[in-house]
Amino acid sequence: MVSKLDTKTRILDAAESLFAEHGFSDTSLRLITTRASVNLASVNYHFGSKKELIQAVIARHLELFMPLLNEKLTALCAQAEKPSLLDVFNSFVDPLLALEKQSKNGTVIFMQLLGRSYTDEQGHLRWYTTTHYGEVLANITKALLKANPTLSSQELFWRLHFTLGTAVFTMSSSGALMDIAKADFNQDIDVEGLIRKVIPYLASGMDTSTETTSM
Amino acid sequence: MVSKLDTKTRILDAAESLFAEHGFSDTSLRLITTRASVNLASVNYHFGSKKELIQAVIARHLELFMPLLNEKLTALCAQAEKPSLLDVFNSFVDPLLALEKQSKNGTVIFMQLLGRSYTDEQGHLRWYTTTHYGEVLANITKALLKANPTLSSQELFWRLHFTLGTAVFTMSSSGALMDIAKADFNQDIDVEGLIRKVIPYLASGMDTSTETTSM
DNA sequence: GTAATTTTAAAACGTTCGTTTAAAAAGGGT
DNA sequence: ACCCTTTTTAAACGAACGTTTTAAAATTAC
Repeated sequence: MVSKLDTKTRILDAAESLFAEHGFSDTSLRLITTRASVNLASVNYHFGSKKELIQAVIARHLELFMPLLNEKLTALCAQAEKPSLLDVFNSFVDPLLALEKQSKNGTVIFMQLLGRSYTDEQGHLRWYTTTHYGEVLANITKALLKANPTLSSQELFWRLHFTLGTAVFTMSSSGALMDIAKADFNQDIDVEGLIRKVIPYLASGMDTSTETTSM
Repeated sequence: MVSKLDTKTRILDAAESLFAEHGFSDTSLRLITTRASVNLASVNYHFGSKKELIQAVIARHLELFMPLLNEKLTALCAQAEKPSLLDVFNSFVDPLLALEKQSKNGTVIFMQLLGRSYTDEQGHLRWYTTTHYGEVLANITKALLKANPTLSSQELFWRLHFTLGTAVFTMSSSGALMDIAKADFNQDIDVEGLIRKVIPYLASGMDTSTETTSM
């Protein structure tokens, strides 16, 4: 059933890094199978099509990330005392870093895939995520509302997507950002450092005073 | 010198909307020239190559946007009283809406192109922007520093990119976001409304208290 | 009006893409 | 050893891509 080192896994490993680096369309199956040292046809054999391969790559990350995040969030929601917004966003750190363990640059790749999925096609990934991990998404809003009960569901909706945008863009271009930071003011920072740097920004944005936001 | 309705302009108009909708790689020259009702070969004749067409599309938006923004920023920097961060970010509204006048969904297209350019290739667009509009970029930081003199140049750097991420992602997926808002809680919002909604978030993020941000 | 230049047009170029086919190889069960 | 299933392999498929070529049409200059 399982060979020495799964062809399927080798394809997934090669595909995810190439997808993150060049995007879905600009990554050919020939490039993937060459890096994975497998036959070209094996992608269609094991996954059916390129589109299904893309889904599988994303799903593998979600399957690791979402349960870990859910664990943190439910713990936060269960505790008696009211968490801060920083507490809520800090819940994302460990699950994100777990992706780093699964594969080199896993965190960045995950966020890049998330961003590309959100932009490339119509609401395809959104549908997948909400149907498979609706409970986790609900716990995100639940934890945020516990931290800031004054938020209306509408404001929460918008700020959640603003948050997503910041996180996706920051992590997607993390390589470039870290290079520039190094060149411009000799600042060394790694992925975890970048995550911890963006979190206070996210918490502050989520806590925007509503008096100036009409509608 | 100039015909009834420039072939070049027709190509640019068709290309920019298709690029924003499907991305650079997923938009073929045949699709562009068909929509523009021009001959396939005219792209190579007028622009040389697809890559140069992409540059031309982006350049056309920057040429309209940047001078307008610069005007607002210099006015803000020239005035005696200290502006708020909201004032600074509000300076972007009119220049962005001017893009909307130039072409249908111009604002969204501009931001989508900005995001794609930032993600797709190596720092290619960043180099183009900094060399052609370095003065404007300098005025952005100048205005922000005037509004919040406590910001270190390093913190400003990071938060500026967080801001860019929020703006790019929000406007890039504005179509989807507006659809969801309509479906989930029957909220009608247009591009200008979305811009005005994100600005307080950006100002709040830029104003994050530094005490919790290490490094 | 004619010649020179610019622009448009149709067709074909060679390449690369995702996918399919058909046969060989490997693995497992009895 | 044998058969049956799973997996791998090499080769080819048709389609779509960016680009180039060549000639016709339109525009400009004199």
